[in-house]
Amino acid sequence: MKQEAKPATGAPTTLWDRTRQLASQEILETALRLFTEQGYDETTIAQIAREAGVSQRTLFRYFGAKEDLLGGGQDRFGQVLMDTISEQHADAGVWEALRAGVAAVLDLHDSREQALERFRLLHNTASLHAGWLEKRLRFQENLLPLIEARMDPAAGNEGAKARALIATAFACLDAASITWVANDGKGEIMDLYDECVAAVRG
Amino acid sequence: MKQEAKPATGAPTTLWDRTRQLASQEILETALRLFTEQGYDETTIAQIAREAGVSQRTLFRYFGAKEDLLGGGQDRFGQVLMDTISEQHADAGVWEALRAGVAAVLDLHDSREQALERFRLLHNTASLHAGWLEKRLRFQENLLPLIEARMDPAAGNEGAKARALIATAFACLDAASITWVANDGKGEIMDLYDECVAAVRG
DNA sequence: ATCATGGTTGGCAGTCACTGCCAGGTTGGC
DNA sequence: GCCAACCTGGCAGTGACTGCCAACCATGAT
Repeated sequence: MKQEAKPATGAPTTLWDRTRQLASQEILETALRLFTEQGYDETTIAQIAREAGVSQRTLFRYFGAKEDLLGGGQDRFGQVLMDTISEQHADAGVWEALRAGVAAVLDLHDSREQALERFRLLHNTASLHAGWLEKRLRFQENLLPLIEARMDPAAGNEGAKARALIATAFACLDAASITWVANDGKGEIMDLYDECVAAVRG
Repeated sequence: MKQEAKPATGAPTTLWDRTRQLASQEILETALRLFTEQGYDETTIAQIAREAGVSQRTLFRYFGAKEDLLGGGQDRFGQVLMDTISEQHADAGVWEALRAGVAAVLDLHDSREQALERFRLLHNTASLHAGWLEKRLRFQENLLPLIEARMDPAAGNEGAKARALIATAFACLDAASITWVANDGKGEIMDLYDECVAAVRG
């Protein structure tokens, strides 16, 4: 997964940028390690900052909130989702477009193991899960016009229906990833996703 | 909505219970008032406690968390959902059962205005929304066996599919309530819900 | 090489939600 | 009236998060 090198590397990379990059990565890795070792709620910001060698203040400047420490590319996530869906053929159905978006997002993980670890953490920590869902709401809102444009404009309440469709896609992704984690990463998430979508639309 | 008096009132009502009831109601009303007046995030626990005439400590004993101050019957909500769904005829389909549950839950609000106010607050306050979603995750988990039992056991992955169906129902409720709030309470939420479900299953 | 500059960092104090603990006071059964 | 069960308020403490300020340092101009 993710064979692409970051294209921004070609841009005028100042030393500051590189330092930032380094620090950011260090923090992220430390956080993920501690989270998996001792759990999310049991890991304090102070501990992460200490072990990553930065101050709490700096940590909060890099990542605005504790939950941002999971899922490193929090904004990249939303961006990829948007881009992928808007790139779909105009005559592709709503479900195909959403499926493509989900697939692209899943592809963002560095490895199968990392994906499994993140999902495991996510689904086992209520507070984290809630925060994640909240972030997803923002994505859903952004996606709204994209999906609405692909819907049959005949009947009314496109807004509500588009929202429902988007949220349903995410719901299926959730169900799929939970099951995937429960099976310790056996099989493909996308297969589970497809099964879920089929069950809902059945 | 909610014509039923609480059946527990007949039980041996001690003075303590009555006092508790009173205090609880006072806190709840104060909280809802302040929330709507100045917003959820702008209202502190200290302020609610002060205006309700109790200590912070007591407030937290009544309601474990700030978000519990919205949606008075936080646990009643889940209970009603479970009860209603399990009361459905055994041969009722999954969608009918879920629909009955959603309808019952919506019926819990004291009035249309209260429902509108709560939904408005909920959808306009990110932090609140997150907490609400977290609570909902627990309901979904509780519902799982109930829904699983009503599904076709032929194919595999009932767990994933049941989860997807439940989450989809909630997603439709969300989409419906958001639209309802956006329309200032015009029309019926259940009609919107039905439209959303139809769009998803279409 | 030097210096001004602007982005960067760390520490400190403070806010807010929330919890454990302890000292009262009130209620209910006897 | 008395004791036990229960409730309340206050206090101190934790943990996430923010604003503020002084020190810092890569960078570009001189």
